[in-house]
Amino acid sequence: MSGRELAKGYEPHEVEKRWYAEWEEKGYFRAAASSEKKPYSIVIPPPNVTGALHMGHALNNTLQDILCRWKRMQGYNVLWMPGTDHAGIATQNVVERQLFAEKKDRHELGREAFIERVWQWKAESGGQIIGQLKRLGASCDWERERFTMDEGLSKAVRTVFVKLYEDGLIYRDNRLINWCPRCHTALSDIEVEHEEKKGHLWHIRYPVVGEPGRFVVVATTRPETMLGDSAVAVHPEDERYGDLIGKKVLLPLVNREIIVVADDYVDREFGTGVVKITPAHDFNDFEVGVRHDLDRINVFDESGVVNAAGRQYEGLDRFAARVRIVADLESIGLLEKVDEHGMSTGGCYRCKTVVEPYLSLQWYVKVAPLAEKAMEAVKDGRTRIVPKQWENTYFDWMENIRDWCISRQIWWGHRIPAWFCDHCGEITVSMEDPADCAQCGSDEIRQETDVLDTWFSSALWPFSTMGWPDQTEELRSFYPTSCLVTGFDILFFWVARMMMMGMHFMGDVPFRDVYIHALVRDAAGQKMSKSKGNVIDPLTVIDQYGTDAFRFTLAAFAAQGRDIKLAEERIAGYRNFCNKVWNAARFTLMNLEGFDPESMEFDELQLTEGDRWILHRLNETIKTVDETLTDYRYNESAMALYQFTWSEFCDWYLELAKQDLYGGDAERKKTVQYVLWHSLETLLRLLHLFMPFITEEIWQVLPKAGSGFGVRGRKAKHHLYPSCWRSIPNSANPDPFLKLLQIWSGSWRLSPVSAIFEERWRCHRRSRLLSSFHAAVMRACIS
RNA sequence: AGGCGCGUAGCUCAGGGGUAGAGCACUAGCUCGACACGCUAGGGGUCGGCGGUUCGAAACCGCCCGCGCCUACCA
Repeated sequence: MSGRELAKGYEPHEVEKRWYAEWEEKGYFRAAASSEKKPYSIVIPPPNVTGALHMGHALNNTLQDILCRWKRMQGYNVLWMPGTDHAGIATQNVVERQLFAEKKDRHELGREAFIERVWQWKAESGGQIIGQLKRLGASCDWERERFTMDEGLSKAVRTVFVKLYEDGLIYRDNRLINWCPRCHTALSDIEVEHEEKKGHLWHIRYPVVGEPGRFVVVATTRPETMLGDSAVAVHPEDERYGDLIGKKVLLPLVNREIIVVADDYVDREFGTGVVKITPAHDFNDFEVGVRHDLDRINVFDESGVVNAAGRQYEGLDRFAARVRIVADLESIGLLEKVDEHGMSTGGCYRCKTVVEPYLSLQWYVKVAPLAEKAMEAVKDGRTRIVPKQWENTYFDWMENIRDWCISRQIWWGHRIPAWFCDHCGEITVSMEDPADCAQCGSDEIRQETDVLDTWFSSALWPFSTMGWPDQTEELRSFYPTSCLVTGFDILFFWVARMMMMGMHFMGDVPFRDVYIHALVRDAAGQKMSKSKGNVIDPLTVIDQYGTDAFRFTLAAFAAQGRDIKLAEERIAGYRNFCNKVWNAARFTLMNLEGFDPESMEFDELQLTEGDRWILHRLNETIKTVDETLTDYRYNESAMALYQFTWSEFCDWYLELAKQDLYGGDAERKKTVQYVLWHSLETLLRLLHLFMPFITEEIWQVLPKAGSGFGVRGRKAKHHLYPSCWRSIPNSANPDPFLKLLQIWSGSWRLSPVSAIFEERWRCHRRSRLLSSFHAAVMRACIS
C-alpha cells in the first residue's frame, strides 16, 4: 500500500459534503434495540420543529456528539435519540404572524383549519433544523426521529394526563395566573421573565367615607388597577391608621366604597403604609383578598383592555388607561405626588409582552409530591448533576415549587382530554374520547378547548420517545438514559420536570448524569437575540471556517461554570489547527511510500528514545482525553489534543522523523514510518470526536492495518480497528500496541535520554525554553 | 434580599500551593523538500484590592471593590 497524496490545503466544504451521507447510509449511528454491548443513551433536547439552528444548539449538540462518538468507539451500543418539539406558543406565534401578513387571523380560519395550517408549516420547515444538525455532524439515530405531537408521543401525553388526573395530581382552579395579553394564554410562573425597570410610585388620595376632608394616601406602581380595588390595607399595628380599620374609603373615579382592612402583609415602612388591594390583578392582593373575603373585580379583558367594570375607561388599553387615570386624578386633586421607583416587571418569554396577573380557571399539576422524589434522586446520587453547583439551584427550586399551570389557551398542542358535561357539570377525563358523560350519561358534553403546556410533553421525552407506555425493548435497554446534555436556562422548564415525570411513571431517574453547559453569548458577553442584532449564525461560521473548526472551538470554550463569549479569532485559530492536522497527515502520507503496516514484524522495530517518547506522550494524551471526557471537561480534552498534535507530534516528532526518513538507514526508516503511522492513526481517532469530517477524510487515505500487526510466530491481537470509527483506546482498555511496548500507564521506565524528553516537555509547558533546547535534544535523540 | 459565578498579557479565555499559559493582535527574521491557516526568535502580565494560612499563594481562607446571571410577593 502506498501513501496517497492529500491536497495542499484543507478545504472543509468538499470534505464535509461527502461524509455525512455515507455515515448515515452505512448505519454507523444506528442503535440496536438490544445488544450484547453495553448501552449508552442520550436523548436530544428537542429543538423547536420550525426553528433554525442557533449557537445554543450548536454547542449543545456538539457536546452530545462528542460523547456519542466517544462511547460508540469504546464499543457501546449507543442510542442518540433525536427529535423535535412542537413548541406550542412559539410555533403558533410564527404561523399567526404569517396569517397577519395575509391580513387574516386564526379566528377567521377556525381551529381546525388553523391547526392544519400549522402542520403544513411544520411540513415545509420542519426538516430544516434536522439538516442543520447533520451539517454539524450530529450522529443521531435518525431512523428513530420523534416529534412531540406524533401519534406515539401523543398517546404518552394522554396516558400521563389521565393517570395524574386519576391520582388526584391534576386539578382545576380559579385563581390568578400570569396572562399574556398578546398570546392570549396563561403562562406558568417560569414562563415569565422578570426585568428591572424604572417606574413610578403614584400616591393617590382615597377619601375616608363619613369624614369629609380626611384622606388615606395609597402608593401604587399600577394606578390603572385601582378600577378593581376592593379594599385598602394597613398594618394591624400601625398607629397612624388604627382607627381606620373597618371603616370605608371612597374609591376615586369609580366612586365605589371599599373597606379598610388590617393585614400583616403590609410593610409599614414602604410608601405611605397603606396599600390598595386589587385581588384580581395582583398576586399578593389575591392572598389578602382570600384572607378578608374580598371581591375579585376583574377590570381587563384577555387583551389587557379595560372592560365594563372599568366604567368610563372601558375600551382603553391598560397603559392608556393608566395615563388617563393619572391625569384624571390630578385634575380632581387626588394625586398627591409621584416618585421615581424601580420595579420589576414580568414579560412573556415568547413575545416579551408585559404579563398581567389575571383571574381565570386553569388546570394545574400538584407538583409537591413529584418534586419530593425528584429531589431524593439527586440527593442520593442516582442522578448526578455536573457541574455540582447546579444542584443547589435545582434543590432550591424544587423546595419552593408551586403548582404547575399546564393549560394554555392556544390551539397548537395536545388538547386536554377532558370533557365538560352541560347537563350535570361534571368532568370526564379518559383515554378514549367519550361519547357521553361518565357521571350522568348525558351526551351533551364538549371537550376542553385548552391545550397542554409544551413542557408537559417535553417532560416525558426520555421515555415517550422509547415507546412508552408500551414496554419496549428500547426502554429496557436505554432507560434510564446515560446522560442529558443541556443548558442551564431550561433546568426548571425541562430537566426538573423530566425528573419528576420519570420518577413517577418509570419509577427511576430519566438520566444518570445531567451535564449543564453554559450559554453562548456574543463577544461582548451579551445574550444573543434577534432584537439586539448580535446573533452569530452557526451556519455562517461553518461556511467560513468549516464544521470541524467550529466544533473544536465550541469544545475548547466549553469550560464548566462559565458562559461562552464567542470570539471569532478563536475559531480562526482552530481552523488553522485543522489545517495543521491536515498537513501533518499529508507529510506522513508522503513518507509512507512502500510502507504496509500489515507486513511489519514487531521485532523489526528499532525504537529510539524519540520514538518511545512520542508513543508515551500519545499514550498520556489518550489517558487525558479519556479522563477529562469522563468528567465532561471538554475544554481540557480539546487542549490536550491541540497541545499534543501541534507542540509534540508536529513540532518535535515530525522534525525528528525527517532525520531518519531521509537518512538512508532502511530499518530505521521502517520504524519511523511505523511510529508515524501509528501515532497519526491513533491521533485521528481521538480527534475524530471533535472534528469528525477531516479525520474521516484523512483516515480514508491512510494505510490500514486491517488484519493486524504481525508479531513473529503469531498474529498479534492488533487488528484493532476493523472499521473506521469503531474503536478508541482508553485507560480501561489500553492500546495493545502500547502494551507491547510496555509503555502503558507509566510501566515504561525512563531511561536517561527519555528523561531528557520528559524534562524538556515540562520546561516547554512552563516557559518558552523549548526551542533553545531543540537542537540539543535532536542531537541526543539521533545519536 | 438571598444564591451562584466571574475579575489572569492589548482582546477572547484556559490553568491552578512551587520558576506566569493558549489563540488572535504586535516586533524581528525566515520562499530550508507537511503547513505563510506556517517556522524561528522576541516584546508584553506585581494573575481585581487588602489581610491571613504556608518555607512558598495567582491558586487555599476571610473581608472589600467591580461585573454578570438565577431565584424572591415589598405595593
